[in-house]
Amino acid sequence: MPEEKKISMAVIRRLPRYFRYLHDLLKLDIKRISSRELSERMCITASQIRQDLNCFGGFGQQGYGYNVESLYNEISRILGVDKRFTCIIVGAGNMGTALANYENFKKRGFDIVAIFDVDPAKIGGKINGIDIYSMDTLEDFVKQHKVDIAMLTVPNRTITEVAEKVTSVGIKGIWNFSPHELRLGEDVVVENVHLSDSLMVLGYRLRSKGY
Amino acid sequence: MPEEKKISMAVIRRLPRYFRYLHDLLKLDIKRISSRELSERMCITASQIRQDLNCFGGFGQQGYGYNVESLYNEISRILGVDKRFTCIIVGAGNMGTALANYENFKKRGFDIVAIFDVDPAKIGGKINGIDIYSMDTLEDFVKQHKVDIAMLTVPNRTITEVAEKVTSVGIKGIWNFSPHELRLGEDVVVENVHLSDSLMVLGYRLRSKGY
DNA sequence: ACAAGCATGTTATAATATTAACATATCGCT
DNA sequence: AGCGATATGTTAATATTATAACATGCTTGT
Repeated sequence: MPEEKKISMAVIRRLPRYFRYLHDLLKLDIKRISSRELSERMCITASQIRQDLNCFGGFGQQGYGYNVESLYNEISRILGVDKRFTCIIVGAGNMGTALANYENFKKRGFDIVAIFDVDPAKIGGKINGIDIYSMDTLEDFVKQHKVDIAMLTVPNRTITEVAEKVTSVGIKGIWNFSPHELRLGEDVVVENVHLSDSLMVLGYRLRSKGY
Repeated sequence: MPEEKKISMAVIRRLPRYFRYLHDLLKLDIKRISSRELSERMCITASQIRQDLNCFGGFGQQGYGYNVESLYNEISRILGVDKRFTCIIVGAGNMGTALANYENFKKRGFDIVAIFDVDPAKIGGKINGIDIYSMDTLEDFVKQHKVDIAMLTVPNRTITEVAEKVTSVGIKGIWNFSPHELRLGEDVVVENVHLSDSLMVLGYRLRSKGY
């Protein structure tokens, strides 16, 4: 279900941030909030908040502001936090283990149902209660369980092969932890987490400040 | 040493990508490359490549293109890959452990010299040969070793406190793995890795494609 | 019930970022 | 050596993103 208009990526990437702040406001039992108040908390302009929210519809009320709870619900709906995604982890190394141990993903609708690896020493084991299977069984597994997202935490040299494998069996969402960009079909959605890039940018910014 | 002009963040965030592709080209023993060839490999426009590189100086030669090795060296210098940063990890949980086990950071100039935690069960132990110390000793440690970067992988509820702690002892670079934005002094450089945001965006994009 | 103030939704403007265009210099070949 | 092809660096144009301005309508207190 494509949202109303064409929403720019810049706006989409801010949505989780709105979600988080509204979540916090709810917890603080704050009932209403104006774009200006929110802008001070979030360190972005009130204009931008109003623009962003208006991409999806008029959630506010003039002279009043936004009702925190209903705005939270709207953002949740837009982000699809109510919907559930079935996920697998490919690569039971350090990062795969860390992801498998994160409890928060489930809260946000992401269920990790299996882990795959090639290491015989790991296959048959569990991480945080989730079974580790052989890569050879991936195709069969995906045929039996509808899998929405593959979280790829495999060694860099195998990422291309693994990405092609998981997409060939019909998985449409990839969370890519390798530094490489993936060239896959138009129908596949890839979200990258380039840790080393991020760290290098941090290094650059530090150096450019003279530290 | 601030680089020549004011370089936009958009450009800076692409630098590690150039670095990676050039590294690969070097390995493939490719001697020269034109912006058009590189643009095809990287899936960005040739114009953008020329614009980006020109922020830092004319590294190419008309009618020839760029010499891969010297361009690689230039990007390395700009990114400061030759410089070394001393890093600590705060939070010896899953993510902290994963980071401590990553060998690639050292190759890029980031030396992880200590891990800090509050859990007595972890203090005194090691991860990948790196000692885990009590948080209480952090201040003394930083006084004795110049620490450039703190990698914060602590539980969400303690992130603000920990961030204030590490900046109060003079650390200027923060690699923040918590979902919260940090409000710190102007002199502190914060680079965020918002994993859950990234995953939520992936979910949104999947849903908006109808999956 | 009414008026003053407030805050939205929206339109207009400004600032960034990306792409295209092009003039100039180098390469490579004959 | 000279000429066509090539590919840069740079300037111009376009597209995108962010900020500011403002008119409308709701709220709230008397």
